[in-house]
Formats: sequence, structure tokens, C-alpha cells
Amino acid sequence: MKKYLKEKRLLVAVDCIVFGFDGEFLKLLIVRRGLEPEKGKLSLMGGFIKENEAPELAAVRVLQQLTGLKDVYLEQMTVFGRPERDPIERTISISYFALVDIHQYKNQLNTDYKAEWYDLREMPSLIFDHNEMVDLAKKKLRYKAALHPILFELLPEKFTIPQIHSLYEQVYDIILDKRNFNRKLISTGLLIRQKDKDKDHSKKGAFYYRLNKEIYRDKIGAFLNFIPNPW
Amino acid sequence: MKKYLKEKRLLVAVDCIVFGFDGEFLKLLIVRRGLEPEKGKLSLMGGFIKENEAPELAAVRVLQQLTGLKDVYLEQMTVFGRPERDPIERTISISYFALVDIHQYKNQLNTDYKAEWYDLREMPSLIFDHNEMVDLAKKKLRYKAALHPILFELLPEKFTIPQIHSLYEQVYDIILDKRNFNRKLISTGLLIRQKDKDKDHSKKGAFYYRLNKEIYRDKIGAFLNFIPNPW
DNA sequence: ACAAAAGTGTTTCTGCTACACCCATGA
DNA sequence: TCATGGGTGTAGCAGAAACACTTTTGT
Repeated sequence: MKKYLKEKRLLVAVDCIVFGFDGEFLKLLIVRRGLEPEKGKLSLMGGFIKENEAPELAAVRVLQQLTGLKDVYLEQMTVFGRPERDPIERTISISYFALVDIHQYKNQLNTDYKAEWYDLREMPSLIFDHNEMVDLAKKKLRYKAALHPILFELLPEKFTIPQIHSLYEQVYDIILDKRNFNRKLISTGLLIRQKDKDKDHSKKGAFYYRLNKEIYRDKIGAFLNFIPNPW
Repeated sequence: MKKYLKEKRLLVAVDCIVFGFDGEFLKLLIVRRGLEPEKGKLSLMGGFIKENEAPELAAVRVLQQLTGLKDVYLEQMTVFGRPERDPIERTISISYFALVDIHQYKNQLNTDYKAEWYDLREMPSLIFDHNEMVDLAKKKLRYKAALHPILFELLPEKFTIPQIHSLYEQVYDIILDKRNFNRKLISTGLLIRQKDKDKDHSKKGAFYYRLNKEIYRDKIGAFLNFIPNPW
């Protein structure tokens, strides 16, 4: 079994852009880097791909190390591969885009990695080209969420309509008419109203809803047009 | 300057899925592989990333080797990285998606690579996971072209409305009402009608159009909804 | 009783769909 | 003159946008 003798082998890493929503603002999960160079500086969560590991699985592993949980929404974003992007040694990075329910992770972040949620509007400076990755992820979030109901991945199992409403307003930085938005949302058939209400955020209380999982699986790939004239 | 000593380095390649349209059918550019393993078998055009080469540039280089021309529409698709995908040695492949005007390339394909256009509906069996790449590229073409006017990249500089019409019908395998389609197309402001007609395909002749490049640059990122209910 | 947020209906308008006939020309 | 493909207009409909008031309840 011959090898491709003349070719150069390169380090390949994954980096994860992890979005969360605390009910008020969009957040990104940022860690303090544990190895040189730039040790102690802020960075996305990442890691090298192992010898016999598929990239997707490397991302899952890294995310699990960080958040302790599996089954998060994960999607390959794009490859960052400028030769000089890592000053120590050339490294190709496959970036992944993740959406998690912040409440499930808030109290179980792996403290080894000193992970913290940062407000997306106040991103600190990150190592290498990680700020570029964040910018691209923001764009991708807007693009994809305008067409597909992925933002539910950021919400807890039980959520209210005012919560989703404010989430969409955050993501697109616009005001959405609540009557039209609610109607559109309900008409997707994605929501199942619960009997109980969330009374923490208002006196009247807002009904809780759950996702209709079957319809969700069908419609995750469908065009829904949540946002009028995305750009 | 220390290196990341413990990590495994991997081969990284690019593979290009190159679409063309001959006026009748969608085509893919396929080559006969020039090196072992699987030498002589059919494959996408690809190559290893060089030591100091950005992935995007590797794809451009490979495409240029193949077609002889630059400035083709090129977009990163996704990474294929299953550990066993290349039986000789683990190779991560970054797939690229390209749209070219087949007429510009028909007579200047680099014969070293024995490149040929294959009808998309009759794809032969390709090496490794290249058929998976083709399937994904087909999906991506449909997805993206439903929203953005990228299919013009497949047409010559001067084209007719019946040509575009038939191109869309090919891509989506549907019949589109020509009145509605024409109206939508014209309303984008993307087309500039020429004085002359193409008389090769009909007696009456169909007016030639050119792309309005400025508007095209603006709208390439805009949602245009060419296809009613894409799925 | 009042402040604060939830929830709901109607009208208008725009854009999509469906549909059929005339035009220009080469053979 | 006729066969072939190119080009055009309209009416009906459905979904989006604009818009304001009532309900609930904790304080």
C-alpha cells in the first residue's frame, strides 16, 4: 500500500462557534485557550482532528468536552485555511456552527476550559482568525434562520411566543409586528400550546409552547420565510 | 517557535464539482485520474493542497489546470473527511462547487487530464466518495439557484430568454410557465436586451440579452425566489 | 385602579398563478 | 401557407403588511 509520497501533510483542526440565547441577548461561548501559543487568550473552542476521526465527530467531541452534553445542533460552516493563520504551524481549520439551549449548559460548562458566554454585540478580540469566523457565523445564522426554523434550537423545551419573538428581533436587529409574527408562527403548525403559563416575565403570563417534533423534522428543510425582505 | 508536537498531520485535498450547460442538458466535468490508486478511473478534478497554498487558491489552480481559464464562479462546498475515504492514505477533501460557461471551455480543455463533460442525469461511477459529492452539489445548486441568480454563470455572455428558461427547467426538472418566468426575470432588472437575435434555434429568432453586471453584483446576494415552492 | 405585557381580527395591498392568443420567419 | 418557436396581457386569488384595542393580573 503505497502512500502519496511527495505531498505535504497538514494539521487539521475544528473550531466551534456556539450560539446561545439568554432570553434577552444572543451569546457566544468563548474559552480561554489552554495551550501555547496565545495561551490564556480568548478563543473559540476547538481542537485537532485525530488520526482516525471524522471532522464532524471531532467537532462533537470538542463540544462535548466543553458543554458536557451531546445532541446539539451542529453544522459544518466553512474551512479557514490561510497559510499564516496559525503562527506556530500551518493549520487548516474546519469551522462548525452550533446552536444550544443556554439554560441547559449554563451550570455545567466544563470549568477546565474556562468557558464563558459573551454578548454577541460585545465580542472581545479573539486569537487567529476567530473573529472572522464569528462574523461569518453571524451572517450564516441570519441567512439560515430567515428560511428555516432553526432558532428553536436556542430555546428551552418549553418556551413562550414572546420569547421567540424577541429572539428573532435580536438576531435581525429589527422590530417585528407581533400580530403578523404570531400568526405566521402558529400557521407553521410547529407549536403545541401547553396548559401552563410563564408568569415570570409578565403579570398576565404567557402560554408555554413545545415544538411539534415531527413537523419540525419535516420543516427544518422547508422554506418558511420568517423574515420579510431579509436584505 | 515550537510546533504542536503530538498532533497528527493529514493530507488535505480539494475536489471540484464543475457544472456546465450545453443549451440542452446539465453537464459535469469529469476527468480520468492520473495517479494511483484508481489510475485511469473516472473522478472529479482535484489535487492536494500545497504547503503554502490557501485552499481556495488550490481549487483555482486545479480548475485552471483543467479548463485553462480563470475567473470561474467558485464556492466552497463542504469537507469530506471520513477516515477511510481514500484507501491509500487518509485524505481530507474540501469540495468546491464551480459554474462555468461550457462554450468557453469546450475547445480548450486540457487534454492531459482527459477531461470530459458528462450528462448529469447519467453520471458514471466515480472513485472514492465523489458520487456523494456530486449528489450534494446537485442539491446545493438547486438550493442556491432558487434564491440567487447564479445560473447565469452557466450561460454565455449573450444568451436568450428561452435558454435561461430551459436551464431552470433542467435544474429543477419541472415545467415553468414561460409568461410568469419571463416576467419575473425581466422584473429583476438583471437583463439588458440586445439589438440582435439568436436565429439558430427558431425561425422567428429570440432576442439576445446580457447581464447587467452592476445589478448582478448587488443581487447575487439577494433573495429572488425564482422557483415557486422549491420543495 | 392602574401599569405592563399578552393576545387577538380586519382591511388593504402586493405579488403569484393560471391561462391563450398573436407574431415573425424559414422552409 | 403552414409549422415552429418567440413573445405578450389580464383577472382572480392568496398571503403579507399595516394597523389598535381588549384581556389578565400583580401591585
